[in-house]
Amino acid sequence: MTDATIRELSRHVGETVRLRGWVENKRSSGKIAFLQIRDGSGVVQAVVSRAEVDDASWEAVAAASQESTVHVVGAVKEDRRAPGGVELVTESLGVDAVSEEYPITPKEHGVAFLMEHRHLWLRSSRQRAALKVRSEAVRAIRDYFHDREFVLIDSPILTPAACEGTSTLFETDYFGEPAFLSQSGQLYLEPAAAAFGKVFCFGPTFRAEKSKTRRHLMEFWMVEPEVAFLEFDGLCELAEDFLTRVVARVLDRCAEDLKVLERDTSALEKVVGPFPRITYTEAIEALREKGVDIEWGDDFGADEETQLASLHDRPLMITRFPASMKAFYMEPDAEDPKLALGLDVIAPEGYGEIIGGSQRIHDPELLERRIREHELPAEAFQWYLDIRRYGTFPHSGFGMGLERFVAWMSGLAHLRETIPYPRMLYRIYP
RNA sequence: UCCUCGGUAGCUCAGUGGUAGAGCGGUCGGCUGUUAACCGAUUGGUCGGGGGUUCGAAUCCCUCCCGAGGAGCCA
Repeated sequence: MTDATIRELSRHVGETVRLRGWVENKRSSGKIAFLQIRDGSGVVQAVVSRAEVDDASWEAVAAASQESTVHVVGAVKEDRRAPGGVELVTESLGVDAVSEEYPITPKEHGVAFLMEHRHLWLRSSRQRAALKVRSEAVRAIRDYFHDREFVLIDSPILTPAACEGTSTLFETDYFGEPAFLSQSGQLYLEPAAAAFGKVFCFGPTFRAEKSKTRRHLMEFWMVEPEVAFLEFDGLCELAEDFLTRVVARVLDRCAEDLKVLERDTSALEKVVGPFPRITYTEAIEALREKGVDIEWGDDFGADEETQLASLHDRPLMITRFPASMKAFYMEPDAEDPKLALGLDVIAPEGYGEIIGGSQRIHDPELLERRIREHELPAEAFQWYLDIRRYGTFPHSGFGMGLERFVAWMSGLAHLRETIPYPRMLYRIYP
């Protein structure tokens, strides 16, 4: 008896195989029954005819409630009517574990209910597809950097102080000292750039902001490359090349999942370079021409962001922001010191900012001054200043939020479906 | 934190001052090609909690709790 997975069933046509899995759904017409079996690799229909199985198997059909664990032995048969092209003509069937009444029925459910049952919701086809897109996106991102000789530098999750000091941090106790969950690996990555040249980190980050929107999670994953001797134009090129290739890879490897998600992939196929690039100042002008009430120096709201992005079918790169609205470590524009060499990449179709990056200040005195101006605790940043004291070098990097990227790829409106167990404002169960 | 909407059966919802309902699910029965199968029967309720108005409250008022959507902030 050959054990098989559903994904590879088409290679076993004509053979008798054994499957183990769960009953997704069941339909019965008295003397014939149809069981949709899921084994993790796919879903296949097992056909059970009363006349062709023994009594025990026929009783098992009756006992096999939704999500019961079963094993089926049957002949793999091509059938045009079956999704996937094959079905299993059952020879024998056994229930390994009867499922209690399963909460998630084939009908519609509300978000609150589904989130309460996230551990079970993961079994649903759309959730499986979205999380497979996530899995493949992670792989594509890692491959992208490894293929280009970036070194993975895991930044710490427990940190002694705010990296940027602006957002709220989750505080915890570190043997009597306050410690904080990291909200960015960047500051720890910059020193590593002097050791390895090209580095990246990819891990969870934590923001205690009380954000309650579809674009925010308290715990999310961020990939952050940092490159020595990379200046601002090079940073923009890196971001563009990175996005282009990772999008293409997901399109290539997740075709089935994107189909399940009903994603219009033609929109993603347009994601090729060069991306449109405008400066912050040009963006403000464009918005004002459209009648938006916004002044130079204002930050873009979600609406403005979407308006700007909707002018293009590719990711929009916005550059050179007023230094006052950006982080303390951003290198000033040599041509206009009021501006910072920052880069935001806005995804099309309203998915918002997916990348934020900048060239970093490498002059020790300027960096020290900025730390004072931002009223940051100088003691806490001595190690960060060391990078400028001991052989300073221009360098740049960016961060991309994995969940926003996956939401964009998958066409999902809400980040909560792009991560297995979302941590949201006032929701940490399950 | 603010604004808006919501909480009625296991789930999705209808019921807006006068006997708590439907569909799905569950259970029982029927059906040999079903595709959210179908058909019949049946099961199922502290109407989010507390207080108030009223002869009478799921319905009106107050309050608290919980959820959803959005804003701000950001990835």
